[in-house]
Amino acid sequence: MKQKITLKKIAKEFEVSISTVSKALKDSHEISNELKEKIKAFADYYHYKPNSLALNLRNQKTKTIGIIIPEIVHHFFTKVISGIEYIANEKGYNVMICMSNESYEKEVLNMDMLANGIVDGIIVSVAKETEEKGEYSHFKDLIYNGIPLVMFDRVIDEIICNKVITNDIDGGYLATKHLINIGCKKIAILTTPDYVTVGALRNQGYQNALSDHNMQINEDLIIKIDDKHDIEKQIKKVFAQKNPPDGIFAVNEIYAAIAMKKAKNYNINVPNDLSVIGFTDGLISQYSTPSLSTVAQHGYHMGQKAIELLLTEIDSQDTDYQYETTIIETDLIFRESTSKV
Amino acid sequence: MKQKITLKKIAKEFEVSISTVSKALKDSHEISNELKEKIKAFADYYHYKPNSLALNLRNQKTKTIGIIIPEIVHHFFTKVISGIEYIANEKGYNVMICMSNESYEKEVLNMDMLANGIVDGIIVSVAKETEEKGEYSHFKDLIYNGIPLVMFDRVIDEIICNKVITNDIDGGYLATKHLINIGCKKIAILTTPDYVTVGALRNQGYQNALSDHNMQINEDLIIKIDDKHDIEKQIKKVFAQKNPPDGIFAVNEIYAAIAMKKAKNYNINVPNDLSVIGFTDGLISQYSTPSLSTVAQHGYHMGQKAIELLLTEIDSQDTDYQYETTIIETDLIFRESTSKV
DNA sequence: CTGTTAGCGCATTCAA
DNA sequence: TTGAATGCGCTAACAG
Repeated sequence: MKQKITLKKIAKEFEVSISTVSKALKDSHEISNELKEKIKAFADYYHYKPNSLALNLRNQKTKTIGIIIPEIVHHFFTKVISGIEYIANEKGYNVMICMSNESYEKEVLNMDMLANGIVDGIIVSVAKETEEKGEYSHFKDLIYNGIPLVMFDRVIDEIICNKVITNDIDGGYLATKHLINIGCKKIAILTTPDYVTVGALRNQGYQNALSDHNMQINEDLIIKIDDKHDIEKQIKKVFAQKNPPDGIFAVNEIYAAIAMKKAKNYNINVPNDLSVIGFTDGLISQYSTPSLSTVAQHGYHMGQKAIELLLTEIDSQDTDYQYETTIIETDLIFRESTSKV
Repeated sequence: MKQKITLKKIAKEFEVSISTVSKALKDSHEISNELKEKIKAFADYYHYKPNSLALNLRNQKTKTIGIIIPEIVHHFFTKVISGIEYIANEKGYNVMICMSNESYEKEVLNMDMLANGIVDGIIVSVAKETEEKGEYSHFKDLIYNGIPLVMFDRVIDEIICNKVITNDIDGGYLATKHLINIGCKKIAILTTPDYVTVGALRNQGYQNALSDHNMQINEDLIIKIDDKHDIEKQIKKVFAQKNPPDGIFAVNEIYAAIAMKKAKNYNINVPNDLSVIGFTDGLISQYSTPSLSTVAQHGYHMGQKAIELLLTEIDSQDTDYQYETTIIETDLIFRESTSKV
């Protein structure tokens, strides 16, 4: 194993001082051309690269940003990451990704780790468990320590920082309205427990749409699914009712896909007997049969916006910096699952 | 913004030297209990944490490992990452993820960046473009510089390092044999261009299975799909033949899902008229209708194995270290797309 | 044109 | 029991 080449070694090679080498490699006018050429050629030959650790320590910044997401096996989050990564790389930043696995404890651990000088800023989407606990002091500490923070998708109102969110209420409204428009009379929602903010908001959009169209809000049609238990069983209950719904709005594509499967078991034809619309335009929505109508969230764009906000804050001389909340609008994507024939 | 607390500041507070504080916090027996208690209490109160950058520089290691993958919006890779992350965290390592986006240039850039002292080791799955170019000097440089490297899934034979691969030939064989077993007489394969090693290997398994069962290998049934052009169009051609196949083996789940969609357009019923089997047990396979039979790759397990190999190499005193290639066997998952009724 | 010094934050060896 | 000195690799202010 070859040892890494350092300024020191180059200096010894030419019997000059370390700073001379440093300057030569930076093409400083202070150094004679002749020496510069020799040093540069030598450094080139050995692929000299300044050690990042040393630079980081000296500059007190690392040119890397941290991302904490609940779960990586999730199309939406990977889209956001792609968006973040694209802009970050463009601006010379690298990206460090950590997973909280929806666990409060792991979220805190990851934050501590990242906050410890490793990154210049952090982008996070809050773990479900954290939302459930309502325990946010780790975010406050982070901000108190002056580390720029951007929250996306699952954000916390009482934490003051830049945020990028989906217009979940509107998305839920659009989806529900679409079902109403195509003639659904009894529309169920498959949503999350209320502590998952995005689920609660989409649910609110759903209820608003119903009210605006003079339709009853029926608690029996609001299924709050708890991931910790058997999801399929909970969804199956929708069809077990005497008068099953003719429209289903699922707050994510997995619930939507499962609903379609269960419908088939009950010999309910999608879309003719039942229209289904999901949320998030992932692979399942595109490739399922029938393909799923859905609410597009534009994750890639969210990621881009999040990193832009973060980099702006990092670059700002933190005097009177103004935080903002960017709302990314949703779009309906019409596919087979809501196209009666 | 509160400044980060450092040894220096604690030292000033108690008017002792930095090294005293350092020792006190490490509970060194050299320091009096009384002073230790006071210093520890103070440090605790201010949430003192040794600065990672400084530690990294001093220890010449960072306790983080780098991952370079072609694409993150891909179920298999996210599974591998999860596996890596789980073990890494368990052993006190963090994970830095970079994407090559299948680009040779970006792969090289990422490697240079990571190799620069930032990580203790690297896990990579090679970009398609790199495989196409056959340009591997960046890997050789890395190894030459003594940075541990593990390749997974898309590996390069001539690079000598630890590797973790799927038994792609066997997977292709199993899938094809399954189609043969259920009575398919004319089996097509949707694969990649040959430079994508995994595609070529699965194709080989396919051909081996055909040969072993005395079935003709028909070049017209071997569709090598070029991602750069319209995938659907290329897949459609399979059904446009006068005598379309009654079995399709797709080397990934996207191709399989598209094939099923196209079949429907041609009024070909899956699975009754056509059986389809994919590769990789992702969300599409599970949630599509009909659900897709597939070859499970055990990405999570691959990730775990890869990081274990890497950490072992990192910890080894690099004398006579032996590299190995771990082969992860595949399993067939039987679902609706190959269950004639 | 080249070198010396100091400092980023920490751990460690050696001296007091 | 405590502290001073050294070094990890690099840059920049300041000397020569």
